[in-house]
Amino acid sequence: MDIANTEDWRTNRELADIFTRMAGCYRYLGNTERFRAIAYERAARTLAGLPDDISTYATDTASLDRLPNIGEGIAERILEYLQTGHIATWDELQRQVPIPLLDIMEIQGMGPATTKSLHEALGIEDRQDLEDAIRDGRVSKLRGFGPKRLENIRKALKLDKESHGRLRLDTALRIGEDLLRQVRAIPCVIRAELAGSLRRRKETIGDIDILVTCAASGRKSIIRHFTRTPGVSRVLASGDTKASILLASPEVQADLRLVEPEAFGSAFLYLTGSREHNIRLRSLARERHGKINEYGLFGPDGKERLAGDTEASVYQALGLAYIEPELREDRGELDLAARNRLPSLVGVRDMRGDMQMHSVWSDGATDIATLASEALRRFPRYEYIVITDHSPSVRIARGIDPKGFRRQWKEIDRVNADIGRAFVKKGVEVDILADGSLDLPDDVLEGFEWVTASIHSGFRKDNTERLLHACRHRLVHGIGHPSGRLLMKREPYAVDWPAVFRSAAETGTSMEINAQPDRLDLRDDLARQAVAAGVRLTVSTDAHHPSQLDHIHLGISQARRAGCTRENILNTLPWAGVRRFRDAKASSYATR
DNA sequence: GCCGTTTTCGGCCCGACTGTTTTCAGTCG
Repeated sequence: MDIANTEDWRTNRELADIFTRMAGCYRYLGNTERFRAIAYERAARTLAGLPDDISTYATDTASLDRLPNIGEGIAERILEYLQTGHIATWDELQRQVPIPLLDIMEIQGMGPATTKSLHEALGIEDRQDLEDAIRDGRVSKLRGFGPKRLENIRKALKLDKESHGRLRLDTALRIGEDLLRQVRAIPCVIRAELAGSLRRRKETIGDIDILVTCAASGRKSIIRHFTRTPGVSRVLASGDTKASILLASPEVQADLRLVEPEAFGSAFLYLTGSREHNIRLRSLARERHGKINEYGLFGPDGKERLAGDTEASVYQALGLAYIEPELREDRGELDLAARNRLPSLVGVRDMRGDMQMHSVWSDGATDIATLASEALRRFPRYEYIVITDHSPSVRIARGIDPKGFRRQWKEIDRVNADIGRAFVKKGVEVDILADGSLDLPDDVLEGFEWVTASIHSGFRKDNTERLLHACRHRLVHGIGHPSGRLLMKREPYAVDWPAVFRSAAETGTSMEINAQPDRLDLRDDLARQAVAAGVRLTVSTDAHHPSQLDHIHLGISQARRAGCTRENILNTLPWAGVRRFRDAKASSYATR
């Protein structure tokens, strides 16, 4: 195998990383370079989102130039990097700008200008220097650094050190919905909604945004109530139309924005983002001599208001179809909306079953009968659930041996007899061993109605070959949590995804979007690439407790962010459809 | 440095809040 291609497009990431840091340097160098900085940031985004290794585009400058946000200059630098392993401009920038200063610019309140003035006045080179200079009073002697500003920087430094700032989607949703309930109870609030990355259902959330409509006369009182919400540890900002608070445990920032009811749509759009999506929208308005801000879409005179009461009205006035929040990431959705080619996104109501969960037979918390009744109670539309307890080698999860599975099947038969139909399916999460083989023999695997194969060890190495082996196994129907990542805890292992997706599509093997909030694996961009490669996905909760059956909402959000339609997701089909998918693989192997 | 359904030059999203200063620059979302 091509070694250079086995590490999840290492070169794309390296280049994106360099360009991001180059952008940081240009920002630091000041206003004259700020558009160059933006250009490098955009190029970095393009590289990071590329479905294939950059070298496949990099035959010459012209073919690179065809990629969005990559022109002649950056194309030359990409080629230079591929050919020589370094970029002369980047080397030069590193001589001009102390790179640890980029770190300082990440701290809230510390922009390029502040960072530069501290570097020039006090020779501050890194975070430690900054802390020292604040402590021994050198900073406070400088013009422009009053006591309040100093205190803010001190607190920002502390916060940045303690928390790495982001919350998991499930945690942020819980806190956000709780806060939303309190905001809705404030007098004078007409309407309140969660916006921001929470509404876009990003896998991790930096802060909570709430949009409120009210009459102008109610603003002061609403802001006052909001900043006195129980659990507020600090008020970060508080003006006429917006306020920011810091909630304690877990520490997270929440922003409130007030607008009048007729501006709801444009404000919702603005506050939902993403930033990049908004910039595209505003550029589009500008191309047509208009202007978008929080208050509406305005005509050339800046006064005539063309739209803004609903989000749809703004999109429509710009000649775009309505774009679902999960798609607003500037990944080509505006283009699709302009051509009316947006996908019709899958929803939880489309789901006919859950493809992975665990019972007390291995590491689950409840018995099969309870899982079945809870699934039916929570999701009356479900026609099946698949019990996928662990195979023997996953000791930590009390994996079951073949004899145990035969006993388990009898229990499943009894539960189904009680329900009166074959609601519970006999599945397994079989372990993919180090050499790519499975830890149950074929004659046992043949007894299951659904076989998911997953990796539970060897997270540090390249696991491409193991996944390819599993895809090529005639009795494997799906790959579970394919990348092995744990959000904010464990990086995904290295995989040559194009090769694995190609193999999954060829062999008729599905790939999972695992809905556990710390997995969400495949992540959105990989799921998108899998679908583009012709892979069928499943969305499953991997529930270890009945309450976790509700995680299907998180999994579906991830699928929606990947642009998935119902057709892309296998378990939107009745079981007969799942069986056809499964049997198609078996029969293609029988004829080989 | 990138980009073009008025442009190959002249733009590059837009407004609120803070802190410090005395009319505004810097930062953020």
